[in-house]
Amino acid sequence: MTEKRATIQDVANLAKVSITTVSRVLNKNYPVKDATKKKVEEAIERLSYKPNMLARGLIQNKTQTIGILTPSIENLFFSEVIKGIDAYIKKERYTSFLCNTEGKANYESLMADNLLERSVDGIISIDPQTELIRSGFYEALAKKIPTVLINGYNKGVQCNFILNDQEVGTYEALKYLIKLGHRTIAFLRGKRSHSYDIKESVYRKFMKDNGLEIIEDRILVVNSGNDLETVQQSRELLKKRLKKGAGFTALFACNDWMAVGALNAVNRLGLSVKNDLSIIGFDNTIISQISEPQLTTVDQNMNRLGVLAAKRIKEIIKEKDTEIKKILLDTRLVIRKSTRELKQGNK
Amino acid sequence: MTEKRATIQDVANLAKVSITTVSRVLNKNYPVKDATKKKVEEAIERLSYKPNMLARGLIQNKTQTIGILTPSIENLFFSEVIKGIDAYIKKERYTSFLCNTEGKANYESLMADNLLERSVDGIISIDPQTELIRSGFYEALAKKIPTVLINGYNKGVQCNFILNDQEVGTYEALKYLIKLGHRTIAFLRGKRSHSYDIKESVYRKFMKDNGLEIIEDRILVVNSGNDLETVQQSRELLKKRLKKGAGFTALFACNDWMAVGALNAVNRLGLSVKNDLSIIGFDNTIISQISEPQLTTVDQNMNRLGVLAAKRIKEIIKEKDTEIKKILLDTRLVIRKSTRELKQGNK
DNA sequence: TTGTACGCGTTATCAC
DNA sequence: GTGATAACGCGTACAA
Repeated sequence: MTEKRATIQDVANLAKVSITTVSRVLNKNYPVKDATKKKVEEAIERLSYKPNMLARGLIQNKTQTIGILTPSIENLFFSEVIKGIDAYIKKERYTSFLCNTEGKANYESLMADNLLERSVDGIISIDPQTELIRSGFYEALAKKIPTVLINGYNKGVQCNFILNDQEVGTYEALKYLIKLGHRTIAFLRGKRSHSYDIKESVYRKFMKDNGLEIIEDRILVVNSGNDLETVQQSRELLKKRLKKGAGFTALFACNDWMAVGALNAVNRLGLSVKNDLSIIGFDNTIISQISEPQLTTVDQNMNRLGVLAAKRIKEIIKEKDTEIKKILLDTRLVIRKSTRELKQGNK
Repeated sequence: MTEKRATIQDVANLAKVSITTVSRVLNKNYPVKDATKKKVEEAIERLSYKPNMLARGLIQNKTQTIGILTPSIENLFFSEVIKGIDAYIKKERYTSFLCNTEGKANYESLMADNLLERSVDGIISIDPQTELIRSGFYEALAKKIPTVLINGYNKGVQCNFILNDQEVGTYEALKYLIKLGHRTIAFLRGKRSHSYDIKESVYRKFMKDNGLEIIEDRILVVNSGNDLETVQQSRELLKKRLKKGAGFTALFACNDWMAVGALNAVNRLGLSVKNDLSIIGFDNTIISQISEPQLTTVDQNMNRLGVLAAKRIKEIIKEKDTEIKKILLDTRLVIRKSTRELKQGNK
């Protein structure tokens, strides 16, 4: 049922000119007499002609398309990054292939191949899987196509990165807890992610540097990372701990989901942030602002992360051979209501 | 720096066969002798050859690509729909162009054109703008390319739709509030969306049918629709109302964001769901499960909405000329903790 | 079973 | 200013 699409030839015929002329009118790259130009434009209008980007891409070897690999689409952290990418490339008249890797390495590499087949001009990978980086997959990919990685394992890796300074972010958050008088600080993380590992190592170092005892029992681990299950698991875990007397007065959670889960545990047990447990999250996603009380958290400026990645890939595409850069972004502690000064008498 | 990509010709040369043979090995659509097949596969491997989908798409006039138009990417409602679409088309070896229209009609039509230029095989539009449907834009689009619309204005519109039965969903929710003994029910909506209009008309009819007075002052309106601002506005609006004595014991909110905002107002004023205000949301997004107390809400099965849309567009692509269908999906009332039986004595 | 040659819809190159 | 024609990389009718 779908009508056949007009081609440049149809336009040329109708306007009684050559396809070359039509092409020139379209691309405005060579002078065309005003009269003929008008004829062509009328023909384009009448046929509602749209250029075929496949044909154009084939000969120009560029498609005005960026591929994005993301571990999740429902995670508010990632969608904010994607929005940042989107905003920038839209301005530059690019369109994006968004691929949800579900955080699985095999999907991630498969989809990168798929993007290559589709001749995207560049690939941005958000939180790429550590094993793919370690195995050299991304270094190889970057040889074939402009590639920018956002966060993820990057020690000694020869790739373009846009990174959050999670070390500093974690450090500042912990320092704030100390400043509030807390000495017994628990740490809540998910099982598997480079970012959790970073944060845990900062936590350990921080405790040691401040002469605080590291008690393994206060390093809490939940299964998943960024979804409802995380919230539930965190809630149940904290409920169990709080019931039997937590043994700590503050909690650093590796992301807002975990922090919200902990907060829910406090609420459900009839306890309070004020008297019982200060909680600090990470990411400053929207859920940190809709929880009650609102979460103190570490802002990662995800939107800017996306914008910079897009900007960087544009540079690489344009200048072809540029050196490898790692761009580090500051984080910012956002103080809200889930952290309170430790009262004397609390242990 | 990026190395040149191998073509089918390179493979043919290396394997000392014609490109036709290579093509046959790739597509497995004609018999090839095992020996030559092996030679070809080795060559493919050695050159790490990847077919160029642009060239393939050009000649076959299909790209294994679906375009998705969505009003937002950070909205958990839409991302769940997209996940559903994604899951289905992934199985069918399609890839998707995801376009964020930001809920603006001009972006929406521009991006639809963009997708056409890129020769996608079909377009799925989530919550399309009413004005574009009314103006005939989508009916025209559907003539050019397989198109499926998810939700949105559809009265007498000749397009393929996958729809939630929001009328029934709203009706069931209101009925439940009545069953709990509530007689004074307020209605909270956003300014502009077809779905709010539907719900409001059901609300009015329901009140009338049940002999309850419709008091215009109990129809509350916030500006935006699906973000943090919505939560904040809803919270402030409800705080104002609750302070001066609401005049209603239950609230139907058009989506979970608004409901959470209302819930926060109740919490901040030191009131409770139990004694002061029952709240019912809509959508059953993840935030309805992380709020405290958890929200009673109407589940729309967004994932299934996406899957069905993808399934339908696959059908249309395959069978070319099929009749127009509107598929209506049931909703389901999810009873949680934000709705309570009205106590005697409350007005 | 395999190969030759044409066509898909563009842009680039060269000639006029 | 304008037009003919090659080229992009692939699939396929036709020939062998």
